[in-house]
Amino acid sequence: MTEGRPLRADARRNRERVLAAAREAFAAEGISVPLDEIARRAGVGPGTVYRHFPTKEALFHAAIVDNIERLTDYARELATAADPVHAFFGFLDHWVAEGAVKRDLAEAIGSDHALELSSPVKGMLDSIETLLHRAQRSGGVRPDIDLDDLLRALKGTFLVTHIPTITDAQRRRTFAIVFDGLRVR
Amino acid sequence: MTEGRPLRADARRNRERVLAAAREAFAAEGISVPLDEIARRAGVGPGTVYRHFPTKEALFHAAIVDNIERLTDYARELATAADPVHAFFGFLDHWVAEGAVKRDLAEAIGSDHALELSSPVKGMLDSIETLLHRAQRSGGVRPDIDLDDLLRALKGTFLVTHIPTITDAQRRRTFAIVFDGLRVR
Amino acid sequence: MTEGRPLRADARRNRERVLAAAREAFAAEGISVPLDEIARRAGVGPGTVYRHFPTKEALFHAAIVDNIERLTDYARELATAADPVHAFFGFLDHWVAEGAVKRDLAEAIGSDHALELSSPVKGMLDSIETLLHRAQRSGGVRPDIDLDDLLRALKGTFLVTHIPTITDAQRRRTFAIVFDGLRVR
Amino acid sequence: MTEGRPLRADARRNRERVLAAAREAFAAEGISVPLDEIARRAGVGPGTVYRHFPTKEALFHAAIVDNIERLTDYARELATAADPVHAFFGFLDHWVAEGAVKRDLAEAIGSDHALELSSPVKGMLDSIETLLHRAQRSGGVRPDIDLDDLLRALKGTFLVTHIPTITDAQRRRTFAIVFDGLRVR
DNA sequence: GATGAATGAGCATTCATTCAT
DNA sequence: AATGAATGAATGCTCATTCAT
Repeated sequence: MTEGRPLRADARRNRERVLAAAREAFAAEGISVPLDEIARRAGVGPGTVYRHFPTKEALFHAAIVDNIERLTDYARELATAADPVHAFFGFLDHWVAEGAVKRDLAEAIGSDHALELSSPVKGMLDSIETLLHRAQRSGGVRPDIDLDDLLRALKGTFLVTHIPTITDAQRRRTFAIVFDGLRVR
Repeated sequence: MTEGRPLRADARRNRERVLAAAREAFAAEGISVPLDEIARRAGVGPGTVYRHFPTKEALFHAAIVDNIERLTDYARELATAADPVHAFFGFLDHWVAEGAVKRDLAEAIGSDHALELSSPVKGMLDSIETLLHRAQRSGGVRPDIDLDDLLRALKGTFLVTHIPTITDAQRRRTFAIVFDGLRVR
Repeated sequence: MTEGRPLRADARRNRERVLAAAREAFAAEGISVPLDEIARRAGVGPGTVYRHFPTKEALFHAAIVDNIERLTDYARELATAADPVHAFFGFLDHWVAEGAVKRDLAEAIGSDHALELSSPVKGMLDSIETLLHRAQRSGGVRPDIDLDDLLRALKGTFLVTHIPTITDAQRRRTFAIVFDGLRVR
Repeated sequence: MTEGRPLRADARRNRERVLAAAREAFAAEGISVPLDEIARRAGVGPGTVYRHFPTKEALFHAAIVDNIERLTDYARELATAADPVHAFFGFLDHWVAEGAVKRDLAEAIGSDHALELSSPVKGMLDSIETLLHRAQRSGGVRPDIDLDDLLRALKGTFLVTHIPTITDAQRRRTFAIVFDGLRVR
């Protein structure tokens, strides 16, 4: 008992184990992983998963929210950078390099799910939009696209670059096509 | 038995009907369409589908290959066009506009399946590669990418642009990013 | 009523086995019997049940529709009887005696389910209403109640008289209270 | 165990809170209310419920018995009333109007459970039986029924009149059928 | 060859009950 | 004594695949 946390020690441990299993499973296979499989990997019963997360979608959300928040923080740091174009592409590079290029995040952004409207995702999208608009106003990014278009293009590239056999060079080249396509000509 | 018609013709007609139904269903809803639904649309029993295709995946591939052959024909026509860059982007426009922008093809290309190594696919890839190389040699398309990179980028864009709520303008803008990203700067 | 095209022999046999198992189970325990249990008793897989009946509620409906139709036939016969009061109570006696005093039928009538609106049930309710109205107009049945009130009172009595330990005399006395309560004083 | 020893003050308080929550919940929704929900409403953990009541059914019975005792008190008051028929129907009116017309009591009386044999229930049945017998002897209530018949008829009416959509007028009319059926003709 | 009936593992989710804290 | 976390068997329903007709 080192802390006076509201969650009991064993509960927190299980919650973390479930989240870890969910993160790994969702990152590798997307939201289609059976919840029972996640429970099994976490070494708990399915009921325990539901004790911590009311629906499978809520678990999915929780599994990626950390990643999203870290990305949002980074986007906010860059929002006041001197060079908006450099900041915009810096964020994209970060996103790709950071390891966030997972099936889970790809499936989360731009989907029709309620997830998109959740506060953390909304926060991330807002900060990305800021970066996009600044870069567009400075003339470095094509002005004919909006946030949705950007997310769609990125999501597609995330999806296709998340296969086990891909090399770093291939991933880099695939993103290069999209990134260059975002610049003004 | 009582007719003079050879059974072979019956079988082939059924095979074609199954393929047609599969093409339509997969194009509209992706690989998740129940096989029973395809059988129903084809006017045959599910057992008949299995007579011609050992698994659902095999049917999916067969449905794709058919599409691929038509694309290959078009690519071959363009392979000798006067303007290689115009031919290359003309093929892509065709692919996108013609109706090949379907969930099925998007789900098939660039996957890990044996599909890619099949003879028809090899044929299509060869002819697309020809178009790509000619366009690259003529200086209109970026030289740092290979066929795989091109397919990956297209596949991602196909995937994200095949949702029911998307508008034509959104689809056009999303592909514009990728197409412009393919050009030399 | 054409049921559609004739089922294959094995299919019809299984359909009957499922229906028989469903009738028995629903009659004894009401609609809460697990569908898998009915499948097990019928010696088939749950998928087979769903092949014949799209939902559990549809199976429930099918299981009691025979009973309902026989009751409706009887009610229609009595609709033109010389003595409306005798006809009305004759129908109720028949209902009770016939063996229709089962949990299933009790749960079916007067519930909020879509079942009530189904054609066979609607037919039965219509013919019962006819008997009720005629008996009321002839002065033998209390005029202050409508079909719903009648069904409610009957349903309650059905429910409480469907326990294994009840004797015929007890069942008769319980219904006597309700039946006498239906008469004008 | 030490049956006679009083519970600790906090234990008894918890027991009462659980009972109060159970009474309210069972009355509103019947025995299907999740035990966790009752614990939550009582402000205790589910484990605490199990400390006081070995099973959910035992809790249900305990909640009922409490109600029953209050009814018994009222029945005893009426046992010496001047007009036995008025007393009998006065008790029934009380039962119906007082709020005892709840799912819980309806589900409990006349069931096969050990509940009926418990001392408090025996007490209530005795006092109701007294009211019934006195009313029968005075000639106002039909002599051909016994206590069980009365309880069964009431239980059925309770069950069918405890649905959310029912109106007061409908409930009144349904009970009127049974009450009038109890009178001598 | 064709049919379509049957299979049964699998899915997300609930909840009475147990037990470690 | 109390807590509340964990359990896991169930539930209604789907669908790729097999197999009797």
